[in-house]
Amino acid sequence: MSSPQPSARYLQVKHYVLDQVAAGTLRAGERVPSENDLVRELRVSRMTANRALKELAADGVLVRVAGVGTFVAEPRVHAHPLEVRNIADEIRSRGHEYRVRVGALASLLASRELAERFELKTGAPLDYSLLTHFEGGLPLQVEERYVNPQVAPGYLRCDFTQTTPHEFLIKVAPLQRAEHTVRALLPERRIRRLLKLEADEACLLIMRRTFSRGRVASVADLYHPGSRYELAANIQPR
Amino acid sequence: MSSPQPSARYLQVKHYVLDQVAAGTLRAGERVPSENDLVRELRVSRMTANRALKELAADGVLVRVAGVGTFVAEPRVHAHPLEVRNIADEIRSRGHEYRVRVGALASLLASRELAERFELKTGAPLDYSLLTHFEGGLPLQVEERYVNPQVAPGYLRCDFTQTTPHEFLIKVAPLQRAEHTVRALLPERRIRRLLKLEADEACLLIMRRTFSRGRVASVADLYHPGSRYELAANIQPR
DNA sequence: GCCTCGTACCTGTATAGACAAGTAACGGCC
DNA sequence: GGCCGTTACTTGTCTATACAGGTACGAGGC
Repeated sequence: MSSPQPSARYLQVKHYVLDQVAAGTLRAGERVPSENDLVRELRVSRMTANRALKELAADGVLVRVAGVGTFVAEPRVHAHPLEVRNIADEIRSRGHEYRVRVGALASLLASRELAERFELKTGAPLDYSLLTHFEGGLPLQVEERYVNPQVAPGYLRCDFTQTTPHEFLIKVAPLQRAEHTVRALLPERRIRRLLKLEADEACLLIMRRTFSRGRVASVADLYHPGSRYELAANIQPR
Repeated sequence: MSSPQPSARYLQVKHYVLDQVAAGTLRAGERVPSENDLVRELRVSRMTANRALKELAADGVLVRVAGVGTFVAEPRVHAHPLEVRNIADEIRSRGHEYRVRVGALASLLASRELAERFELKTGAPLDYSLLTHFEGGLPLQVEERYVNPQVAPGYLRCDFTQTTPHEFLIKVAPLQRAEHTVRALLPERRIRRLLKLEADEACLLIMRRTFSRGRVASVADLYHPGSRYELAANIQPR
């Protein structure tokens, strides 16, 4: 973990295979030496060869089929993950001052559209919050959130100047799953004013649903000024 | 892999730990039973306990420190990956017809801005392509791409009706790294017309840089209609 | 009080050996 | 020809054992 053991022979095995893939000796779809081949060729135990191949398979470099063999994976540079981070962490990690303004707190009854997103019946009670997150004086995110009080009770009693809604939720309701969607749009006037946007400025919307105990715990719409916010990621395939 | 062996005792170990985390018996930061504890409690070999804990650590549920112990990770629901996929695959996987129109192919000299993105000198030669990708008749992506011919030669001779630029590049130049940025904006008129957008329709822009042999191989701006395109991801923490 | 050393414990890694289960190919039987 | 079982090979998993290197902590010396 922190300090790799001197030998690390499974790394030798990984490199042995990776080098052949990189050099083109082994091409996509072709069969990789079996664990027993590697035992003979590199004088390692089978468990070590197994670990090396298993890790390469987990990384997506190889594909293993029980009873058949191990193969070079088709190059899938297709799926590139982008990270959606906690806004307070993100601002602070840039060394800027973070501030939040509570715009509204309320409990309300689900409209048809909200009920659909929550997979509940229309009219079900929901908690509601509207927060604006500031980076050094400028609004960077408007967070409009709805919470199912049946799943995460006590939401409205939370002090949002101390705890972000997201932090509160993962404390109260064990998070099972999250669902994200990213869109670009011209925001309605209400959002535009909260984000201090020009009339012709686009807005990056991240819609997040979190699930707890099989039910939708919360639905959040995160609006960001298109001119000041972007999602970024660096990916190293392999 | 495809069919788990009947026993799968390392799964018992994983569940043994996960259940305690889910139940709150083990909280964030607390120490989980050591490998030797699990050997005694569950009557498995240490290698099996090791595998279980190692996998949970790889999933981000636990944190392991050599010589100290294994601990429940702080709930980091902060980093949520979103996937950027190959547009042709994406359209076909939805069962729709994919079509591409080549708008322009050219070689040109780098402007100051382009040179910056390529980390080259102004005036360096670049290959250029402008493609529009259609999903069943409607434009879904305008792909404006610049390629460094020094890194990936022969780009302009590629038949883009058969191969996407991305596919060509990973064939010609081994991909080392990719860098993505997502923005929302109101597009200039040229892009708006290619995407058949209304004047007040926002646009989701994915900027991608790919690196090969330590140099920028290609820079791509992928424009999508805000009304018809979104990025999505489902994440299961644990 | 402070430093040092020894000890106990923890994880990281490697090995050899074993059985289970899936797959493919070959050969024999009908 | 078509079907079926044997056989060889593959990965998946488990066990027992071993050594290395890191950390924490207490005992003892200064």
